[in-house]
Amino acid sequence: MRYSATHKQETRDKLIDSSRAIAKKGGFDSTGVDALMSAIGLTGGAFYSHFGSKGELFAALVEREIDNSNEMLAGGPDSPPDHVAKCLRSYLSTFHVLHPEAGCALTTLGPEIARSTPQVRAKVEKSMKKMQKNWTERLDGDSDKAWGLLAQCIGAIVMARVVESERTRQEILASSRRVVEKMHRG
Amino acid sequence: MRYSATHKQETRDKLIDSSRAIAKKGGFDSTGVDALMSAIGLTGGAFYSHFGSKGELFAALVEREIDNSNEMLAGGPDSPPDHVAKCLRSYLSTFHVLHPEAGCALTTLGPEIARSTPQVRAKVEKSMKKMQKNWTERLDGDSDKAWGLLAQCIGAIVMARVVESERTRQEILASSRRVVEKMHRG
DNA sequence: GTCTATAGCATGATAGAC
DNA sequence: GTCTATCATGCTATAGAC
Repeated sequence: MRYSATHKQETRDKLIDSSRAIAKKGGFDSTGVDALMSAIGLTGGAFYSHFGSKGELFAALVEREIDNSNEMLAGGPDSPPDHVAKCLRSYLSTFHVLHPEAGCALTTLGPEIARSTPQVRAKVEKSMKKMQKNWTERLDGDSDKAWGLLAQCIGAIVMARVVESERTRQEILASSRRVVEKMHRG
Repeated sequence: MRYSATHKQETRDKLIDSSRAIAKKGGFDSTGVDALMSAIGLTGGAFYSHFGSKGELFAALVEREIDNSNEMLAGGPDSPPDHVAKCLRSYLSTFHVLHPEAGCALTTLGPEIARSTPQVRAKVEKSMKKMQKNWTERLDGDSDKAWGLLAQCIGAIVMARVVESERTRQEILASSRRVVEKMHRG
């Protein structure tokens, strides 16, 4: 064959990673297969050598997205004691608000995931519960606080992105940072 | 003319209200003009007697959506002292999670609003600031708490909708209710 | 104001050449 | 595995009859 043994897997990986960013920035439904493929230098026809349908890509994309989030937010056993605090700060950053393509999928694809298949939602749920349990341990067993901090962060980013002025954006972020700090300590 | 003087305004109103629910349930971009019109018993061609483009409907729809939210959440001067507490409870309800078409637009159209025009975002911002100021007054001037409660609520609904099991949905809602109660009092 | 018909384009998906 | 070509359908928007 004209292609190396690992070529297919590499192309698939590139497609998923590229599509993750594109979907988070412009929406998944709103983006065509041609656009997703041309973003990695291929044409639309080649898509179906990798996925049976556009929906299958969405499932793969969300799965990688949550794996990535878990890695970033849950952290390993060697994480510093202020791991949660560091996560909260970087999550509630201006950079995160201005770069949805590099950020948390729940703030951009949340509604599309909610409309997706039970299989997709089941994987998201599993990942979120893992996240929440990990944080609960780091928060002296306070499971409400773990869910609460996650909700606080997600809501703040959604709000900060729907407003127009930079001033209000910063106001929302600053308030939310103070609120999570208070929640985190109290 | 064959139509009454108020007919156009009535049709426009019906279209906006019908489209609000449809967009919140299935997404605005994902829904065609034909579907929006046939939902009120008309054909697609008639759409352009009311709006110059699909985007103009989105702007009108979001504007009514935020007017509605302000009316529900801000309340008037004759609202009871536990107005905020009542709002939080009804917002963080199972009904809200299961009926996006009747709920808060930020939890469903947030990402689409974020990608929309500056004009749309400016109106959303104005409405949110009004909301937040109103709640700040009801919360003894604590503006952080007002922003924080809003973020907490929005994030909790988004999270509750992306999970599959009813158990986890209830767990998220219950935790969030306890968190906002603690925030509200503390 | 609403209808049907249609332009013009984009979409998701398939077929066959290489 | 990727290409081009294509099918069938969907879309936004317009034109003209009523």
